[in-house]
Amino acid sequence: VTGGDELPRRLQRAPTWLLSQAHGHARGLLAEALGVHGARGYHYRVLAALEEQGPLSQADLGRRTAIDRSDIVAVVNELEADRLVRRAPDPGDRRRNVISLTAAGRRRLARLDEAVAGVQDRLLEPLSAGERRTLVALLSRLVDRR
Amino acid sequence: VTGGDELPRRLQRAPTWLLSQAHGHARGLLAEALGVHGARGYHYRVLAALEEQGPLSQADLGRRTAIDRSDIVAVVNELEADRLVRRAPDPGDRRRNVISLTAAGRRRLARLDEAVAGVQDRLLEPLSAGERRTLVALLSRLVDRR
DNA sequence: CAGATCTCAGCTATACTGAAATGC
DNA sequence: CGCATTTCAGTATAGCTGAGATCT
Repeated sequence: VTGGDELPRRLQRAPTWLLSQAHGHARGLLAEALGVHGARGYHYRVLAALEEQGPLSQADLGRRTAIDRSDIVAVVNELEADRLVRRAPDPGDRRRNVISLTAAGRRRLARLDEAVAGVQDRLLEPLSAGERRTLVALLSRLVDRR
Repeated sequence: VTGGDELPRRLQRAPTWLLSQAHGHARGLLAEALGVHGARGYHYRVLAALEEQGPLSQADLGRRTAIDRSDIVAVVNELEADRLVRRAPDPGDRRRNVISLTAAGRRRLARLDEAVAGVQDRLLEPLSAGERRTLVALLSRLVDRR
């Protein structure tokens, strides 16, 4: 037996494998599309949460974006270095920082939104509109554990 | 605004996000189930490929399992240390190692197969049998890019 | 010679843990 | 006091790159 590159049969249709492959593809598209603007997934999630919710503490940001408290620190450092967010002490609770979007952050987010929308289209390109809705509905059920 | 932990609306139904969440859940279940037997996903993939294809070179193993050539080295080291595979020089091509399953490797694989099957069931538990087939079919189309 | 193989060192993104310092 | 917040240092998995030595 010299080679070939077929996967073990056990894996071919295993849901865990399919999810891992589909996610890998999606992650690649996303990294490429966000990378054009110097961003990663964490940056997009934080900017989006700030636009939708207004200024938030780092702990709240973490809860809203499902990013760990310790990773939020690094992401906010990077966004602040690029002047996309501001970090200010909370006068009402001196343990907290209040993170808020700058005008530049809002503009960056608008461009990232377009990039992310393009990724969804390219990812779902093999499916019809109805199939896309079905997939989203089934995945939502899995994620919500109902 | 004090807190809450809802995701930004943009993300809630985005296919890339749902795939990432579903994959994260699947990966957690898999790591837990394989961890009971001291294994990770890479170990399972390599053992399964060897059982289905027979002895393979490390390069062929990598192609069959979609694992990088450099990661195969470490995985085979670990499996060999546990006496689950054997690594022997290929007499017909001295660049290659021939990796083959041991009896212990076969027994370990049987237990990992059970663990992995249990994970699929728990993962898909919120869906009916028909919905599971639909999900697998749609994900297969995404992965095969048709 | 070009090309394949194995190995090593190192890197990225995502996600998580533990602990310390500070403040409520 | 217990608890929350920020920060830092470290871990783990999956996946990848580049380079060197060896061999076809």
